[in-house]
Amino acid sequence: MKAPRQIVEEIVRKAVARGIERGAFPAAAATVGFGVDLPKKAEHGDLATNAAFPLAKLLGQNPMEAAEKLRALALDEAGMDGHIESVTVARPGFVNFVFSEQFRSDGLREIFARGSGFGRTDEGRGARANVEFVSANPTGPLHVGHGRGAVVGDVVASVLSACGYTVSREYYVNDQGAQIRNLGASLKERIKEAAGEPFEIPADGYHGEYVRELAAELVAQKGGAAGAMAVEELSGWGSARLLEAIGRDLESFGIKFDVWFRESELHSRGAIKVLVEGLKSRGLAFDDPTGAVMLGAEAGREFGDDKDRVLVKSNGDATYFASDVAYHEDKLKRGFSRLINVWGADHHGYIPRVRAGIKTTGRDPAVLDVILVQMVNVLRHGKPVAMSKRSGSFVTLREVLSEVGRDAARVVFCMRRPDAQLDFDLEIVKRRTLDNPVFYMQYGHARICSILRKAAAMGLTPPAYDSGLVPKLALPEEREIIKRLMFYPEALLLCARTLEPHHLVFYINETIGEFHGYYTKYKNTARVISEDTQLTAARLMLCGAVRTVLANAMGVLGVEAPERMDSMPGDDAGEEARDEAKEED
RNA sequence: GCGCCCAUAGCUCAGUUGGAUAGAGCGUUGGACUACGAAUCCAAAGGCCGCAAGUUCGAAUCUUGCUGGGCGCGCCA
Repeated sequence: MKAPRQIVEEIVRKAVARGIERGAFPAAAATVGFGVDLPKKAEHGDLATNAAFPLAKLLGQNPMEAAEKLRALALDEAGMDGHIESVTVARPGFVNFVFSEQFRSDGLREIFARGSGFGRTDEGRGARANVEFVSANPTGPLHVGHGRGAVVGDVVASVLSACGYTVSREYYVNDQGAQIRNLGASLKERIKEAAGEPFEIPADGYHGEYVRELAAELVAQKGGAAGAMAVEELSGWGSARLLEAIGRDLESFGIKFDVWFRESELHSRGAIKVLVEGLKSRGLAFDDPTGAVMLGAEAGREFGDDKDRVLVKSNGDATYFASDVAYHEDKLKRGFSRLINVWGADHHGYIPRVRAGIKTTGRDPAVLDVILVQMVNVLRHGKPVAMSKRSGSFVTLREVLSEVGRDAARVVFCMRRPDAQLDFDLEIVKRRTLDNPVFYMQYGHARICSILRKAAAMGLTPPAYDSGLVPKLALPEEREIIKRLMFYPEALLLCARTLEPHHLVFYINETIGEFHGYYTKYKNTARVISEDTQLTAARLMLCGAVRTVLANAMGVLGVEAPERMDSMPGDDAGEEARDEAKEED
């Protein structure tokens, strides 16, 4: 079945074409742009088009006249389609469409027929998309900011997958370079400390407590031999340990990468050398008097970057920029036609450079989309939680996960536009309000499951599609809910097109909200399970459909859709005391 | 100084390609459980969509300027 909006779009387009044929509209009407929108008010129908406004302009008539012509033509087309019940005109010139029972029937049939596959589309036509996210340096544990990027990347990947892309989740590991050396040097000092020797963490080193713990672990393992290890060796050992920890954190967050791509691989393969030499031979890069190799400013000019950029430092090390260009080239060589990177918003100035870099390798920079994720403010009772009381102290992802749980954290991290700052109040997220939509949606799903359980216990047949039952779903709320379910695929497509997962969270909340309202309104007058077996079967069918869509959508978010919720969070008295204690620092 | 992002209800935020009387949650006030889950629902109050021009049948949405916030402009990542 076609998407609801598509149904109306096609009817309008055909109506316009027919109108041209019959001389009602000028030929230019064929190319007129129009919208199909969800009206805000129920009396304006299910979907509306503004097509009469541009048509009126072409005709030199007022919009109401053009709308009337369009209505008559659209009515004929709608009659052939069968999914539209009525077409009306409303001032100042909107043409409003109301869906038919057949629309609802076909929709429900599709939900039951496709089950967990309902909502998937083939917009991507199997195109290969690479979603690179997190990619934090293995020099420390993940913090909340990484957590947000992790969820946004993971959900975008799931959304694209549901929209027909072949998706690969990738983590780029900067396992080489100055930062890794700094880690090794810091570790070296902590080992001295553990041995009771004088020590000094380098100024640009890592001061966090975790380095001390790593040192202790190494000393416990190797004893005195730890002190003899070279910085390079310590760098390798430490970053490997930290990368394992990062992997564990992500896994407990429900995130699994297909590829862990190591920067060192690019070096050992000689890819960076080849890249730099190639750029030099084509005159795009040049040797600087100081011994560095620069990418000429011309390369970046069309992207808004007008400075020479360093590829190889005068000490001979390649910059991250050089390896990033080689890395993106590598991704494209592996056959991806879309590259999606999730970055912290503070890296936005880097985008023109990377686009320029892609261009210099002879590829189309338009294949790259960057999702900029803004920072997360961690709060408790509205007050900021200290993020850097002393150097190296921050709220780790692991801490947040253990406090609020995986599902809540996932929803909070992707419930806002990625480029908007996010306040993450640990207390609010433990509450059960719409500020914490995970409980709202999970409760809704569990509630529906509870109804279905009760029906099953009474020996009723489980929800199933039956076209003969559709007319029984005659309440306005029931029709509205079915219509809304039919918009689920479009909600996914919107997320895919904008690379913004938050639309899905809103879709879920609005859908379950509508069900909650329906449930409560009729709980004493028109319950799902009643004496009327036909009506009961029809309403169970509706519940089953809502449940399927909710479960599918929550699956894309990576959030559990529980069949029951037995425990009541937030009621535990010990919690208050612990919060008070934490506030002291 | 140059560039990017942001500004919508008391608070946190939605608002699709420009559409009809700008929405939701929280908070406030007042209501709804003898029945399938009240972790829910209903209602009220609450708005110069930062300011000012422009574009047009129509602007929260597009253009320009201004104000106020965040970020970037390293041989850092």
